[in-house]
Amino acid sequence: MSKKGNEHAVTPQSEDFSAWYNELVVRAELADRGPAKGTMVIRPYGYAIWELLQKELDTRIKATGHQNAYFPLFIPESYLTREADHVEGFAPELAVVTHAGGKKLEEALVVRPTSETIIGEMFSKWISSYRDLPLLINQWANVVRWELRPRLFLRTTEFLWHEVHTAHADEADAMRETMVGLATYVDVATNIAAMPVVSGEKTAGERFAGADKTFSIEGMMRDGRALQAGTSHYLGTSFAKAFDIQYADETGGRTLCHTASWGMSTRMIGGIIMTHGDDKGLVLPPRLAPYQVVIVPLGKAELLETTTAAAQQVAAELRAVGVRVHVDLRVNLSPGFKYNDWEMKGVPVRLEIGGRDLEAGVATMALRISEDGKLAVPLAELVAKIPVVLEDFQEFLLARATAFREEHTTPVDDWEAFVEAVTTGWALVLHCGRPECEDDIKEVTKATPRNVPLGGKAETGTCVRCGQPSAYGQRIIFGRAY
RNA sequence: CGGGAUGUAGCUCAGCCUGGUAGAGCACCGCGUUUGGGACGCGGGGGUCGUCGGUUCGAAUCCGGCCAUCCCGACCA
Repeated sequence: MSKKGNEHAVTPQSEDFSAWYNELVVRAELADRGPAKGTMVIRPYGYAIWELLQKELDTRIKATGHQNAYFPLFIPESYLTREADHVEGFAPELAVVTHAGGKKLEEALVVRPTSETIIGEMFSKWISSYRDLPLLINQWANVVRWELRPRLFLRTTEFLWHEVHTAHADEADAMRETMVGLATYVDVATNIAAMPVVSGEKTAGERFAGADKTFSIEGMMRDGRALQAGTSHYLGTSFAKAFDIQYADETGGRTLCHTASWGMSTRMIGGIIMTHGDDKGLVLPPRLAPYQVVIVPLGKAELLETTTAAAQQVAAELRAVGVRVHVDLRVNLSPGFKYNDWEMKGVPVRLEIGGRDLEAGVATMALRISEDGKLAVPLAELVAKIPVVLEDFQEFLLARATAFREEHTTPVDDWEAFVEAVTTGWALVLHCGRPECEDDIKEVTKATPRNVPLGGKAETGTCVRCGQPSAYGQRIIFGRAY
């Protein structure tokens, strides 16, 4: 019996999406705010999600030939300034160490906001011949960007990520690598996070600082806003020039490398929250759920001992087939409290085992989201059934999120419809590609170009805003973004 | 950096207007009763009231400075 307006519930999404998000992150015990502005403590439950995501990414990164390494947190300030666009883009958000060991440093050290520069410096030492290429490196690290407006997971001062940095003999190979990164993100977002994404190229105004081309995956959150969930960059030869990354080709000539980089961060967790969560709390895709199944034994005294033993038995059987299971043994809490608690934490499947269940030889199964209510499942069938239920739930979440995105994506050709479309989702439009027109649109509607979707249907015409000829030969996505 | 708000117990907040030396709910600890959708009783522990200064016999309360955090924008993964 839930008390209305009770302090247990989270603010409804429809009332205040931002409040819903902030409360959920804390209530589901994913993270806490750190004492310094913009810092985040990732709690065990949230970190477990990150570890699962990490494992999926790391496996794919290694499978495509990359090796893990680790580079320093501190970068000499002068490195950042070697690539003009790069320093211009990152200067405003750098944390700089000027004093250490009790005295002023000869040269200030920047806490890495990303590692192109220091890795570029090392690449120049490691690469001398075409035989050294391609060089494919990944690092798991923390980075610091002094953001003006932090939000847990979405934009914290310090965040965790992986960053792949590669050097290649020519543009074609570096571009191929850039696309490997993008494809990896599409795969992980879609098949692991159940987050449908649109992959495409960023417009010039939205490019990574120092990149020739930037590609992104964009997911739609349940408030209709876009989340850039991963980026992959073709960096051309600009970092190779800045850090002297050259190789001797087959004829002995000295040639600049073409480099690429791609990264995905703990922001993904924010994306998962906002893609699947509802007013009861978090909803986790099974592949990223620390606990895919939680079993709540019911009853008291001897009965509780019996149901607990049965729960442990079921748990052991499920673990044997690779299911992540947790048995809720807390004795001081009522069943109702536990149900709400696990729903807040987004556990996909809950099994209740009480006296009535055992008499009937079943467990009562409740999915985190279901129209069918609770189902009685014979104990003997659980081992066969649960993995299927989890797979179905994973697919259900992806299908549901995909349908949501499609319902909130509108091709529009006139300005009025555009303004309307970006208040609830994305607009697919023809655009002139001029940065000043992008700025104008942003000022009026807060919407920005998300990306130029790969594989978009060829289409010509005039810009939805200014009427000049469209620049991309196809429609591009505009939306409000995180 | 603009706009708004807030700092009092672990959390959410009341008390401040009208100065008299700190409260509630939840959480926590103990005991007992409970346990199929957010249990209850009794007892208990816990706060230099963000900070510095001023006014006053006396400041959580009045006045001023400072600091910090949160929310909305600009910047951004």
